[in-house]
Amino acid sequence: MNKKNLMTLADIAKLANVSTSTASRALRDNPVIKQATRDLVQGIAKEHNFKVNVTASKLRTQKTNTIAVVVMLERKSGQVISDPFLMEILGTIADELTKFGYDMLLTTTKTATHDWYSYYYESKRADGLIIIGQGEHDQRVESLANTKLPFVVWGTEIHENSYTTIGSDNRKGGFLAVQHLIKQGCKRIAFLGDINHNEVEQRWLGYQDALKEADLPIEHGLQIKTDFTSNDGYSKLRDHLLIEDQGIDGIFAVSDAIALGASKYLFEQNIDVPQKIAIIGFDDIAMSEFCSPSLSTIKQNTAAGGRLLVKILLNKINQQPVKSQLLDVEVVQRQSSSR
Amino acid sequence: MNKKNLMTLADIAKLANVSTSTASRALRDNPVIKQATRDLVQGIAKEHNFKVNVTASKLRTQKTNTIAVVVMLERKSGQVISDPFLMEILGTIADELTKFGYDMLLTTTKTATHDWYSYYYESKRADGLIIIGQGEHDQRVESLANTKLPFVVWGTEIHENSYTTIGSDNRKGGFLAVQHLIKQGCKRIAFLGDINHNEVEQRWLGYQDALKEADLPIEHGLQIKTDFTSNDGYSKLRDHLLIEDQGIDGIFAVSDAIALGASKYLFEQNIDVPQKIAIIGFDDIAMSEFCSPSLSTIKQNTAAGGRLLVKILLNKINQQPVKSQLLDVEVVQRQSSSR
DNA sequence: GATATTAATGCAATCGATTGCAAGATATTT
DNA sequence: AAATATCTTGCAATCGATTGCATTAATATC
Repeated sequence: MNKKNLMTLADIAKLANVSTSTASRALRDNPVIKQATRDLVQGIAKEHNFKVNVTASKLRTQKTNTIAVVVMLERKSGQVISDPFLMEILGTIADELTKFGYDMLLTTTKTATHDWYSYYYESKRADGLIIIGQGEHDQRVESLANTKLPFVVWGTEIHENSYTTIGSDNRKGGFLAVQHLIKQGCKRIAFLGDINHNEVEQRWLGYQDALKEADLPIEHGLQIKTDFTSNDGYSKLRDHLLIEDQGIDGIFAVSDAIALGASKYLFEQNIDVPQKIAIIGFDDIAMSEFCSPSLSTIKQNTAAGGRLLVKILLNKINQQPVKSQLLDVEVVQRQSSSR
Repeated sequence: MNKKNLMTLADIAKLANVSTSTASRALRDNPVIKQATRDLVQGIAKEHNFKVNVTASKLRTQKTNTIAVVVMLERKSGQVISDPFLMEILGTIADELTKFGYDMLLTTTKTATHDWYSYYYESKRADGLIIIGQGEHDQRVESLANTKLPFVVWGTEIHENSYTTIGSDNRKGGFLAVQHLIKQGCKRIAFLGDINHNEVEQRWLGYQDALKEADLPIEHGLQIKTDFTSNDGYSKLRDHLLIEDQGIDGIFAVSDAIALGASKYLFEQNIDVPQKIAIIGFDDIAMSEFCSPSLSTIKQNTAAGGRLLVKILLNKINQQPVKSQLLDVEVVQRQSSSR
């Protein structure tokens, strides 16, 4: 027993009258050790509630069995942070890592160091990295590509071969959303979102795909740069609907939060949703079902995303070949777009 | 250099022509080492981008500089997880820990082990534990009180001296909410929430405080057991408003999610909010401002909570005396309760 | 200039578990 | 029964940094 009263492997070995090597092997069920001995050692360990000191183990084995997850949210404070999708994907990742015997280290980019390679890998804090929300093009992520750090990114594939990305099929999502609005009879559909954001850019491409398919003109004036907040959804719609154009009959907002902000404005203006203007969002947050009118949206498969991120990363760590993947999305139709 | 090409302290020492002990001390700016030597060693370290192997360091110093955060969310799947408050408090905790040089280990209770003392403390994974959302009385938390593991809990103080708790002043929150409704002229106020949940119980007490203060009768029939979901807010209101009573003129829902569900039902029934029934929620989630009518609520100071959790825990780890604390809350008045 | 202080540095043990290799114990073969 | 093959176990080195104590170098004191 050491100072702190915690059992050590040597204590267990002594109690079992074996060497520490035997004890170590016995505890991990190494078949080279006689079954009886294994039982004995394991029994004593359990009896004394012995737990291996993972720090010592990490040092010796040179594996941390830990994955760091970086959540990128330094953007104009408090926006992304309230995104319920984030919590859900984090939860899934945490559970999935646990399942594989890994611990999860969490950081946001707000205060943390920016040299992830040094901090996590060189310092031996983690075996790999998951980056959530690559947002706009980011130098820190780019530069990781040249290091030995195994990592995967949630987001959109940018440069073909530079790193591995897992994300929703945003282009298809945009396509489905707009196709749906068109089916409901919409002809002039506004796009609310900031296409500097990689994922939004894909949704914007999907928007165009759908218009083209329906032989509708693409008017760039209908693409309104909007932050990921209800607030901005509200005010951008106010400014643009009044000044530029009264002929809009549909809105595709790149997040439910934006859509709800927009809805509020329409409600205040007594503009009928969905009859005069139909709306569809993106994400399917919990609230969408419970506002009035309830909000149609594009649903991402967050749980599958979390699981895939972990799987791909662990494969990578084990030197197996991996490639970027897109997750399917689907339309959830509710009142806001049902004419 | 070891196999993996990573510099080790010994390499740096050799390059600087000093012993590893001197190198070690020099790197940490130990004043016992001559300034010139310190500069030399630090320079060489920087030049070669050397990073101390934290695993080795942890083993030798017996400090992990890591805090584990357990998010309790095994409740009927997917409810608490979407609570935006969770993500916000996690973000704050992460940043705050970073600021103090600690890493943060995150787990949910879904798949993880339940013997936190063994897993985190005995195994030397973390120096302390933060538990978020104690929810209903929980045996796992109780039993930690008898261990040497330093920990703090976000929630409600239950047993005076058994462990340290940080949380919003839920009783005051309930009081303020109901007092506010009364000021708006409400006389029969329904309570939507499950008082088996510790924090909700406090809100329920606050509810009673306010009624008493106004000399209004406390009708236990108006306390409707409701889960933390919009869904349940919707259906419980439906079932109870119809069958039991038509005289309700106010609703205090213990979360905004519940309140939004309730609102939806009232909207569908063409019941005027706030004129016929005024509503107030709890949490101030982002959506509350953007539904129609916008939702009045009680706002928690999540950021302060996160900071306090970290501060108290670190104090505890450093053997300083600490005590449980309540955070102030405030009413945010919006349309749903403005007559 | 010899001795007493003080400042800098290095030696070697230590943290606790893991593992290659050797040795001892047991079983099998001839 | 001797020789060989097969099981089990233990020895001792190792992972990389930290630290108590001893030692050497530099400075001060008489």
